[in-house]
Amino acid sequence: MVKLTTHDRAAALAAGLDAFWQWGFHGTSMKDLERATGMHPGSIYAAFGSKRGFYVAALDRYTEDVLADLRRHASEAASPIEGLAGFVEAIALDEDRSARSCMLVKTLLEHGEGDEALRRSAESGIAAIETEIGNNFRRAQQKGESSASLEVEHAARRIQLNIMGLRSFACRPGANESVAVMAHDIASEIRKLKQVPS
Amino acid sequence: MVKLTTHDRAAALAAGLDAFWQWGFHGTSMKDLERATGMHPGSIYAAFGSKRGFYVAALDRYTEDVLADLRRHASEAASPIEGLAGFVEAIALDEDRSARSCMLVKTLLEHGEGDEALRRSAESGIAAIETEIGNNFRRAQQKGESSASLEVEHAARRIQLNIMGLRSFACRPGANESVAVMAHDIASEIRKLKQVPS
DNA sequence: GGAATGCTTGAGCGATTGCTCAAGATGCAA
DNA sequence: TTGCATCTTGAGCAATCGCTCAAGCATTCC
Repeated sequence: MVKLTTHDRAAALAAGLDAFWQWGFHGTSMKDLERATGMHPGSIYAAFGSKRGFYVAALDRYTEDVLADLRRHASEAASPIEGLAGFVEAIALDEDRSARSCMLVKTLLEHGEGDEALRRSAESGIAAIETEIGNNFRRAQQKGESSASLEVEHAARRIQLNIMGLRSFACRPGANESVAVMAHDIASEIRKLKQVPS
Repeated sequence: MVKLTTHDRAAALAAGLDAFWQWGFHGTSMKDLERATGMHPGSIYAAFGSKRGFYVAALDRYTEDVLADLRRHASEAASPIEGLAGFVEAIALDEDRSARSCMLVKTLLEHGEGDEALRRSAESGIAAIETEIGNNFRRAQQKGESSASLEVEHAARRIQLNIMGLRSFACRPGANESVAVMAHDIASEIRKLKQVPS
């Protein structure tokens, strides 16, 4: 395994992720990846082992990006629940990535049956994000923002499902206006979890 | 274009849909389709024009199946709203198709950028389903089951987003138990649209 | 039976796929 | 400068891709 400088490897992963995101795993050829990264086939194989290895590395990077984004919203918002609501609302604003689904869902759907390893890789990313969403609810409970009786795992899964739906919905040609409405809907449903039942 | 008997064509479409559903458009080769349909390459091309033509025909068939399923639930249920709720709950019970996403979303995500024609084909299917969901709400309004002030298009879109999320969620390896919970959640949210605000 | 018609068949086309590896370029120590 | 080790390069491999079409076949009419 060639030791690329950190910068080179990160740049290659970003370019590769971009390509896979646009065209999917099967739809992206090695030629496409060479063009996207500016690397030669030998270098790609030295760095990532195989096309699939490249995909998995790019997918892991995507998961880390999402987690970082989630944590950033949590730390900048007025409260944990507001952090989650803001995270969802931001999806509709993200110009670059509108018409771009969640890479993890995309992976899951493209390899619906068959490539078990890739599916598990996607599943572990989804689970990590679900845990991070759950952490926000736990923090909300500690601060008294949410009821102690809130079922954290259940709520986190429900939010995750909404985000999956929203990001898929955003891929619909010409759905821009309604994506913003849907994002706002989901955000206000999240904010309803603020109230503490008596 | 060869005129297959109605039965042959329907059987070929069902087999092709099954293959595309499992492996996606790029992941399914003509060899796979020959094996799945029992047809020879020449016959497939005579009947459907091209691999993409076959895919589009299979996708149309999928849309019709979903619409028929939706109408069946509507006609068998006690009320329009109950019909929608039952439709959603049935997704979690569908053994054969658990771990199978919505084909329309799958198409949209696989061809995120690039194949404009295929995306529009998926979009028109999604729009048709959205309209059919809206029809249920309109019928609910006529019967006094839902408030006349209910924003039908908005509600239909929201349900559609939930279904997209649910079906994607169902692809997660080993998510069977929580899919049922999520489906029940969504169904009870639909039932909340029964109450008429004073 | 013979001729005409149209369906079925599958070998195989040129292009492209993921991937390899010998040869050249480069960096460093002596 | 020389010798060695490492990194980079891209032509090209075997396999597979989507697709074609001439030849074989069955059926139908005279």
